[in-house]
Amino acid sequence: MRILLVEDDAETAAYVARGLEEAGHVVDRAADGQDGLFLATGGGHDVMVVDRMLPKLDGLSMVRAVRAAGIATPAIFLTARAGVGDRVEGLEAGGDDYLAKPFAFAELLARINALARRPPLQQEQTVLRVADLEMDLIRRAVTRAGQRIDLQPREFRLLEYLMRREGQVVTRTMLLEGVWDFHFDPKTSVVETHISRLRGKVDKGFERDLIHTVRGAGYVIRADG
Amino acid sequence: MRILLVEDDAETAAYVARGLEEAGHVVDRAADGQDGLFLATGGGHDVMVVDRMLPKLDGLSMVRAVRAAGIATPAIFLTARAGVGDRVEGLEAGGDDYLAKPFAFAELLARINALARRPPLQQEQTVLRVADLEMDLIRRAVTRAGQRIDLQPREFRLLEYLMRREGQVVTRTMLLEGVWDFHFDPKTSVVETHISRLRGKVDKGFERDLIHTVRGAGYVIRADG
DNA sequence: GAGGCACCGTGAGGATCCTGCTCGTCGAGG
DNA sequence: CCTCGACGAGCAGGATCCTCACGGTGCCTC
Repeated sequence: MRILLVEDDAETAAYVARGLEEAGHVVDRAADGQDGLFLATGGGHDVMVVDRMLPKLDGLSMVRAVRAAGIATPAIFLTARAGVGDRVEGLEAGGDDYLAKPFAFAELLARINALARRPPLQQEQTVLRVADLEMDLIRRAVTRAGQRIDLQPREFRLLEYLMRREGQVVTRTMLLEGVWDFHFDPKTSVVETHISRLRGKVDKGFERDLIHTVRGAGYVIRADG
Repeated sequence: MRILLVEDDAETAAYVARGLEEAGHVVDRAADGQDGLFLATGGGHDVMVVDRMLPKLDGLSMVRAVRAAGIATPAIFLTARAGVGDRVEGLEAGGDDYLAKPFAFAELLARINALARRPPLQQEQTVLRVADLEMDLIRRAVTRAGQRIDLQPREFRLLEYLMRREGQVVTRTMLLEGVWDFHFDPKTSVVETHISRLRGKVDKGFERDLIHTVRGAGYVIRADG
């Protein structure tokens, strides 16, 4: 695993880097926020571990900038303080986890593994693929088995949402938030309706269905039966 | 995870409750501060989500009272206003986090998880395993010997409950509480019925049974014979 | 600005699936 | 051998989901 470590204190940095390397990871290091940002935007890291107090550009701003650049690499903050306010700030800036110094190295490792293990939101990808179904995000085109499928905007967003989470059950609530931007229950069958329409275009007439409903939970898109 | 939701607006409450349930949590609801306080002091919740504006007893006072009663359950406030002053007040009253309406449901979930972060051991466990039986909690998928097994919601919860207590005898009463939310004896064989169905899917056709009956006591899931 | 069209949300009706209950049978333990 | 608990098949009520037709809205064209 490739890890970006941004930490100004040389001693801490050496300690953490060594531990991570012993655990079999590749570690890139930066001593301030600016370098960190530069390396992070280069991409290719599975996780970044970022000190909050950094010269030139503090950790919070750095992660914000990285996110703004469209990089989704999970981030863990290291910090001296870990009050509620700090945590919230960190989460809002796009951080994924939080660790107060001093910390047990084992805990850092555990969190890194936890973050890296989670569903790789096929980010930065211009083509999503599930079985013989393809979605080209740039051309806004969808094909199944090479055959073109015309989708309405909402249908497109819905399918995209599903495909980005292949194999994962997606709840109605997640869909309402992610596809409709509803933050309340519309109490109608919007979701069902659109799933139905989507099925009509994506699954109907093909050998095996890709969109499956999980009763009481939501929907999944999945290649196998 | 067991969550206490205290919210007077029926619509919001329904929406949040549903979302949480979809995410696999058990939700207790209260419509005003008084009921909320009552339920909270009963204990047993991992997190409480509390509206600030509530009939009878506002959210702030409620959490203060809960804390005074010696209950440490983490609290998240929901609020229309979220100025700095309000935040400080909330934190001082013993709240742990703050969320301004309207909020993204995903955020609420993230914060709940962050707050409830239990002792690091069972944290982030997304795959349960007993012998060659695997349950992926995120994908809501179960496999045995690599072969997919489809489970109904209730069956899923039942199996999850058993697997989380591998090797431990689970009584009928525990199951009724933990899986069915029954706090009384239905005097029927619901449990037996579902165990039977579960066996049909999980054990039938495989070399060795995993689910064992302990006569007069309950059931265990266990790898060895 | 009128007319037409595409897209989307609504709601009803019906199909499907889940689940808890009953009941006859089985088998272990006393 | 008797009793009690456990098992599993079958059933019906109810929850959930699917589909369809309709109408509203906003955009484009003329």
